[in-house]
Amino acid sequence: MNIHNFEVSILDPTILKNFDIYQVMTSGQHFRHRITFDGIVFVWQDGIFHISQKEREIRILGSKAFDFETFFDLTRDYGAIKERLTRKDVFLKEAINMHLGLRILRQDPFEMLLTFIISQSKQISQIKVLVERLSALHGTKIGKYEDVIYYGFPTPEQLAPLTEMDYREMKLGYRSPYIKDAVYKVNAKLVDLEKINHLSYEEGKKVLMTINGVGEKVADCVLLFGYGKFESFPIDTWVKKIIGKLYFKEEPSLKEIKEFVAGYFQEDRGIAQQYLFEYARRIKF
DNA sequence: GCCCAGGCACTCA
DNA sequence: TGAGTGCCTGGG
Repeated sequence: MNIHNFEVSILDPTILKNFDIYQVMTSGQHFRHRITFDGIVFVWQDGIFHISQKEREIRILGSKAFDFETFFDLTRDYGAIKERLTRKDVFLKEAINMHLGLRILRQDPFEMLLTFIISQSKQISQIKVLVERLSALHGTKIGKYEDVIYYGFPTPEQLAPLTEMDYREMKLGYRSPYIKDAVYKVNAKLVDLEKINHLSYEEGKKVLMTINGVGEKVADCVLLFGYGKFESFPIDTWVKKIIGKLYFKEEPSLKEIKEFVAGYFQEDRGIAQQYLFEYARRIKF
Protein backbone atom coordinates (compact mmCIF):
# COMPACT_ATOMS: atom_id res chain seq x y z
CA MET A 1 0.00 0.00 0.00
CA ASN A 2 1.40 3.35 -1.01
CA ILE A 3 1.03 5.71 1.91
CA HIS A 4 2.72 8.64 0.18
CA ASN A 5 -0.35 9.83 -1.70
CA PHE A 6 -0.94 12.24 1.15
CA GLU A 7 1.74 14.06 3.10
CA VAL A 8 1.48 16.91 5.53
CA SER A 9 3.62 18.41 8.27
CA ILE A 10 2.09 20.35 11.13
CA LEU A 11 4.57 22.95 12.33
CA ASP A 12 2.29 25.49 14.03
CA PRO A 13 3.68 25.84 17.58
CA THR A 14 0.29 26.63 19.14
CA ILE A 15 -1.12 23.38 17.76
CA LEU A 16 1.97 21.37 18.73
CA LYS A 17 1.73 22.71 22.28
CA ASN A 18 -1.76 21.23 22.56
CA PHE A 19 -1.30 17.97 20.70
CA ASP A 20 0.22 14.69 21.83
CA ILE A 21 -0.64 11.94 19.38
CA TYR A 22 -0.10 9.17 21.94
CA GLN A 23 -2.34 10.83 24.53
CA VAL A 24 -5.01 11.41 21.92
CA MET A 25 -5.06 7.92 20.46
CA THR A 26 -4.71 5.94 23.71
CA SER A 27 -7.27 7.79 25.80
CA GLY A 28 -10.14 5.38 25.23
CA GLN A 29 -11.71 7.17 22.30
CA HIS A 30 -9.89 5.38 19.45
CA PHE A 31 -9.72 1.60 19.26
CA ARG A 32 -8.30 0.80 15.86
CA HIS A 33 -4.68 1.84 15.72
CA ARG A 34 -1.31 0.18 15.92
CA ILE A 35 1.63 1.71 17.74
CA THR A 36 4.90 1.25 15.87
CA PHE A 37 8.49 2.13 16.69
CA ASP A 38 8.14 5.59 15.19
CA GLY A 39 4.48 6.49 15.38
CA ILE A 40 0.91 5.31 15.07
CA VAL A 41 -0.83 3.66 12.13
CA PHE A 42 -4.60 3.83 11.79
CA VAL A 43 -7.48 3.61 9.35
CA TRP A 44 -9.64 6.56 8.41
CA GLN A 45 -12.48 5.87 5.96
CA ASP A 46 -10.82 3.60 3.36
CA GLY A 47 -7.31 4.89 3.83
CA ILE A 48 -4.27 3.96 5.90
CA PHE A 49 -2.41 6.70 7.74
CA HIS A 50 0.88 6.91 9.56
CA ILE A 51 1.42 9.71 12.02
CA SER A 52 4.60 10.51 13.89
CA GLN A 53 5.40 13.32 16.25
CA LYS A 54 8.63 15.06 17.10
CA GLU A 55 9.18 18.08 19.27
CA ARG A 56 8.59 20.62 16.51
CA GLU A 57 6.73 18.62 13.90
CA ILE A 58 3.82 16.28 13.45
CA ARG A 59 4.06 14.37 10.20
CA ILE A 60 1.15 12.56 8.58
CA LEU A 61 1.48 10.17 5.64
CA GLY A 62 -1.51 8.51 4.06
CA SER A 63 -2.89 6.50 1.17
CA LYS A 64 -5.52 9.13 0.31
CA ALA A 65 -6.65 12.67 1.04
CA PHE A 66 -7.30 13.16 4.74
CA ASP A 67 -9.34 15.85 6.43
CA PHE A 68 -6.96 15.84 9.39
CA GLU A 69 -8.10 19.24 10.63
CA THR A 70 -11.58 17.91 11.34
CA PHE A 71 -10.36 14.53 12.58
CA PHE A 72 -7.95 16.04 15.11
CA ASP A 73 -10.28 18.94 15.93
CA LEU A 74 -7.54 21.42 15.04
CA THR A 75 -9.76 24.49 14.74
CA ARG A 76 -10.78 24.36 18.38
CA ASP A 77 -8.69 26.42 20.80
CA TYR A 78 -7.59 23.83 23.38
CA GLY A 79 -5.23 26.33 24.97
CA ALA A 80 -8.16 28.52 25.96
CA ILE A 81 -10.21 25.53 27.17
CA LYS A 82 -7.34 24.32 29.34
CA GLU A 83 -6.86 27.79 30.76
CA ARG A 84 -10.53 28.04 31.75
CA LEU A 85 -10.55 24.59 33.33
CA THR A 86 -7.20 24.96 35.08
CA ARG A 87 -8.61 27.89 37.02
CA LYS A 88 -11.45 25.77 38.43
CA ASP A 89 -9.53 23.75 41.02
CA VAL A 90 -6.22 22.06 41.77
CA PHE A 91 -7.39 18.56 40.81
CA LEU A 92 -8.37 19.64 37.34
CA LYS A 93 -5.14 21.57 37.05
CA GLU A 94 -3.18 18.44 37.89
CA ALA A 95 -5.27 16.29 35.54
CA ILE A 96 -4.69 18.73 32.70
CA ASN A 97 -0.97 19.09 33.38
CA MET A 98 -0.64 15.33 33.09
CA HIS A 99 -2.36 15.41 29.67
CA LEU A 100 -1.48 18.67 27.97
CA GLY A 101 -1.80 17.12 24.50
CA LEU A 102 -5.21 15.52 24.89
CA ARG A 103 -7.87 16.30 22.28
CA ILE A 104 -11.26 14.95 21.28
CA LEU A 105 -11.19 13.16 17.92
CA ARG A 106 -13.99 13.46 15.40
CA GLN A 107 -14.68 9.92 14.19
CA ASP A 108 -17.35 8.20 12.12
CA PRO A 109 -20.70 8.16 14.00
CA PHE A 110 -21.70 4.64 12.90
CA GLU A 111 -18.32 3.25 13.99
CA MET A 112 -18.66 5.07 17.32
CA LEU A 113 -22.19 3.77 17.81
CA LEU A 114 -21.23 0.12 17.37
CA THR A 115 -17.91 0.47 19.18
CA PHE A 116 -19.49 1.92 22.31
CA ILE A 117 -22.34 -0.60 22.31
CA ILE A 118 -19.62 -3.25 22.25
CA SER A 119 -17.67 -1.45 24.97
CA GLN A 120 -20.11 -2.10 27.78
CA SER A 121 -18.61 -4.20 30.56
CA LYS A 122 -15.42 -4.58 28.55
CA GLN A 123 -11.85 -3.45 29.04
CA ILE A 124 -10.16 -1.42 26.33
CA SER A 125 -7.93 -4.32 25.27
CA GLN A 126 -11.00 -6.52 24.79
CA ILE A 127 -12.92 -3.81 22.92
CA LYS A 128 -10.03 -3.53 20.48
CA VAL A 129 -10.05 -7.26 19.75
CA LEU A 130 -13.81 -7.35 19.15
CA VAL A 131 -13.91 -4.26 16.92
CA GLU A 132 -10.92 -5.48 14.94
CA ARG A 133 -12.52 -8.89 14.42
CA LEU A 134 -15.75 -7.29 13.23
CA SER A 135 -13.80 -5.18 10.73
CA ALA A 136 -11.66 -8.03 9.44
CA LEU A 137 -14.69 -10.28 8.90
CA HIS A 138 -17.11 -7.75 7.42
CA GLY A 139 -15.27 -4.57 6.49
CA THR A 140 -13.55 -3.84 3.21
CA LYS A 141 -9.93 -4.86 2.92
CA ILE A 142 -7.93 -1.69 2.40
CA GLY A 143 -4.42 -3.00 1.97
CA LYS A 144 -1.22 -4.16 3.56
CA TYR A 145 1.25 -1.84 5.23
CA GLU A 146 4.37 -2.93 7.11
CA ASP A 147 3.15 -6.55 6.89
CA VAL A 148 -0.19 -5.82 8.54
CA ILE A 149 -3.48 -6.01 6.65
CA TYR A 150 -5.88 -3.16 7.36
CA TYR A 151 -9.67 -3.23 7.03
CA GLY A 152 -12.24 -0.49 6.96
CA PHE A 153 -14.93 -0.49 9.62
CA PRO A 154 -17.98 -2.24 8.15
CA THR A 155 -20.72 -0.03 6.76
CA PRO A 156 -24.37 -0.40 7.81
CA GLU A 157 -25.03 -1.99 4.40
CA GLN A 158 -22.27 -4.56 4.89
CA LEU A 159 -23.72 -5.59 8.25
CA ALA A 160 -27.36 -5.59 7.14
CA PRO A 161 -27.58 -9.34 6.39
CA LEU A 162 -26.04 -10.46 9.69
CA THR A 163 -28.13 -12.23 12.32
CA GLU A 164 -27.87 -12.16 16.08
CA MET A 165 -26.19 -15.56 15.92
CA ASP A 166 -23.52 -14.17 13.59
CA TYR A 167 -22.63 -11.58 16.22
CA ARG A 168 -22.69 -14.17 18.99
CA GLU A 169 -20.22 -16.27 17.03
CA MET A 170 -17.95 -13.21 17.04
CA LYS A 171 -18.11 -13.42 20.86
CA LEU A 172 -20.08 -10.21 21.20
CA GLY A 173 -22.26 -11.93 23.80
CA TYR A 174 -25.36 -10.19 25.13
CA ARG A 175 -24.56 -7.13 23.04
CA SER A 176 -25.40 -9.10 19.89
CA PRO A 177 -29.13 -8.21 19.72
CA TYR A 178 -28.20 -4.59 20.53
CA ILE A 179 -25.86 -4.41 17.53
CA LYS A 180 -28.41 -6.04 15.27
CA ASP A 181 -30.99 -3.48 16.37
CA ALA A 182 -28.58 -0.59 15.80
CA VAL A 183 -27.68 -1.79 12.28
CA TYR A 184 -31.35 -2.32 11.45
CA LYS A 185 -32.46 1.10 12.67
CA VAL A 186 -29.63 2.89 10.88
CA ASN A 187 -30.34 1.11 7.59
CA ALA A 188 -34.08 1.73 7.91
CA LYS A 189 -33.38 5.39 8.68
CA LEU A 190 -35.33 5.05 11.92
CA VAL A 191 -32.11 6.50 13.30
CA ASP A 192 -30.74 8.95 10.74
CA LEU A 193 -27.08 9.38 11.68
CA GLU A 194 -26.53 12.18 9.17
CA LYS A 195 -29.44 14.16 10.55
CA ILE A 196 -28.11 14.05 14.12
CA ASN A 197 -25.41 16.48 12.96
CA HIS A 198 -28.09 19.14 12.73
CA LEU A 199 -29.93 18.25 15.92
CA SER A 200 -29.26 19.67 19.35
CA TYR A 201 -27.40 17.56 21.89
CA GLU A 202 -30.62 16.65 23.71
CA GLU A 203 -32.52 15.77 20.54
CA GLY A 204 -29.66 13.71 19.17
CA LYS A 205 -29.39 11.84 22.44
CA LYS A 206 -33.11 11.05 22.41
CA VAL A 207 -32.83 9.60 18.89
CA LEU A 208 -29.78 7.46 19.71
CA MET A 209 -31.43 6.10 22.84
CA THR A 210 -34.27 4.61 20.79
CA ILE A 211 -31.76 1.87 19.92
CA ASN A 212 -31.77 -1.15 22.22
CA GLY A 213 -28.62 -1.28 24.27
CA VAL A 214 -27.96 2.44 23.94
CA GLY A 215 -28.31 4.19 27.27
CA GLU A 216 -27.02 7.55 28.42
CA LYS A 217 -23.36 6.56 28.57
CA VAL A 218 -23.17 5.09 25.06
CA ALA A 219 -25.24 7.93 23.56
CA ASP A 220 -22.97 10.50 25.18
CA CYS A 221 -19.86 8.82 23.80
CA VAL A 222 -21.32 8.77 20.28
CA LEU A 223 -22.30 12.44 20.50
CA LEU A 224 -18.89 13.46 21.82
CA PHE A 225 -16.57 11.36 19.65
CA GLY A 226 -18.76 11.05 16.55
CA TYR A 227 -20.35 14.49 16.42
CA GLY A 228 -18.09 16.75 18.50
CA LYS A 229 -20.97 17.77 20.75
CA PHE A 230 -19.07 19.05 23.77
CA GLU A 231 -22.18 19.31 25.94
CA SER A 232 -22.11 15.54 26.35
CA PHE A 233 -20.48 14.17 29.45
CA PRO A 234 -20.20 10.36 29.38
CA ILE A 235 -20.37 9.05 32.92
CA ASP A 236 -18.74 5.66 33.27
CA THR A 237 -17.56 3.96 36.41
CA TRP A 238 -14.17 5.73 36.34
CA VAL A 239 -15.64 9.19 35.97
CA LYS A 240 -18.32 8.43 38.53
CA LYS A 241 -15.68 7.34 41.01
CA ILE A 242 -13.41 10.32 40.57
CA ILE A 243 -16.17 12.94 40.55
CA GLY A 244 -17.51 11.44 43.77
CA LYS A 245 -14.07 11.46 45.32
CA LEU A 246 -13.12 14.97 44.29
CA TYR A 247 -16.36 16.90 44.54
CA PHE A 248 -18.75 15.02 46.85
CA LYS A 249 -18.64 13.73 50.38
CA GLU A 250 -20.70 10.64 49.63
CA GLU A 251 -21.07 8.62 46.44
CA PRO A 252 -23.31 10.80 44.24
CA SER A 253 -26.16 9.57 42.05
CA LEU A 254 -25.95 10.00 38.29
CA LYS A 255 -28.48 12.80 38.53
CA GLU A 256 -26.37 14.67 41.07
CA ILE A 257 -23.28 14.29 38.88
CA LYS A 258 -25.08 15.56 35.81
CA GLU A 259 -26.36 18.64 37.60
CA PHE A 260 -22.96 19.32 39.07
CA VAL A 261 -20.95 19.06 35.83
CA ALA A 262 -23.40 21.17 33.84
CA GLY A 263 -22.99 24.00 36.30
CA TYR A 264 -19.30 23.54 37.06
CA PHE A 265 -17.64 22.69 33.73
CA GLN A 266 -20.28 24.37 31.57
CA GLU A 267 -19.46 24.33 27.85
CA ASP A 268 -16.14 22.55 28.45
CA ARG A 269 -17.62 19.47 30.09
CA GLY A 270 -16.94 17.06 27.19
CA ILE A 271 -13.20 17.60 27.31
CA ALA A 272 -13.21 17.97 31.11
CA GLN A 273 -14.58 14.44 31.25
CA GLN A 274 -11.68 13.24 29.13
CA TYR A 275 -9.07 14.80 31.43
CA LEU A 276 -10.75 13.37 34.52
CA PHE A 277 -11.17 9.95 32.92
CA GLU A 278 -7.48 9.75 32.11
CA TYR A 279 -6.58 11.16 35.52
CA ALA A 280 -8.71 8.52 37.27
CA ARG A 281 -7.16 5.73 35.22
CA ARG A 282 -3.67 7.06 35.86
CA ILE A 283 -3.86 7.48 39.60
CA LYS A 284 -6.00 4.35 39.97
CA PHE A 285 -8.73 5.35 42.37
C1' DG B 1 -12.85 -21.64 40.27
C1' DC B 2 -14.38 -16.90 41.17
C1' DC B 3 -14.96 -12.25 40.32
C1' DC B 4 -15.70 -8.42 37.63
C1' DA B 5 -14.95 -5.19 33.82
C1' DG B 6 -15.35 2.07 30.67
C1' DG B 7 -23.86 -0.58 30.73
C1' DC B 8 -28.37 -1.68 29.71
C1' DA B 9 -32.99 -3.60 30.13
C1' DC B 10 -36.17 -5.50 32.87
C1' DT B 11 -38.58 -6.27 37.22
C1' DC B 12 -40.45 -4.99 41.37
C1' DA B 13 -41.57 -1.92 45.08
C1' DT C 1 -37.95 6.84 40.64
C1' DG C 2 -34.74 3.99 42.33
C1' DA C 3 -32.52 -0.27 43.68
C1' DG C 4 -31.45 -5.08 42.37
C1' DT C 5 -30.17 -8.46 39.04
C1' DG C 6 -29.04 -11.10 34.74
C1' DC C 7 -26.48 -10.90 30.65
C1' DC C 8 -21.69 -13.04 27.32
C1' DT C 9 -16.92 -13.42 27.61
C1' DG C 10 -12.10 -13.31 28.86
C1' DG C 11 -8.48 -12.05 31.98
C1' DG C 12 -6.50 -11.58 36.57
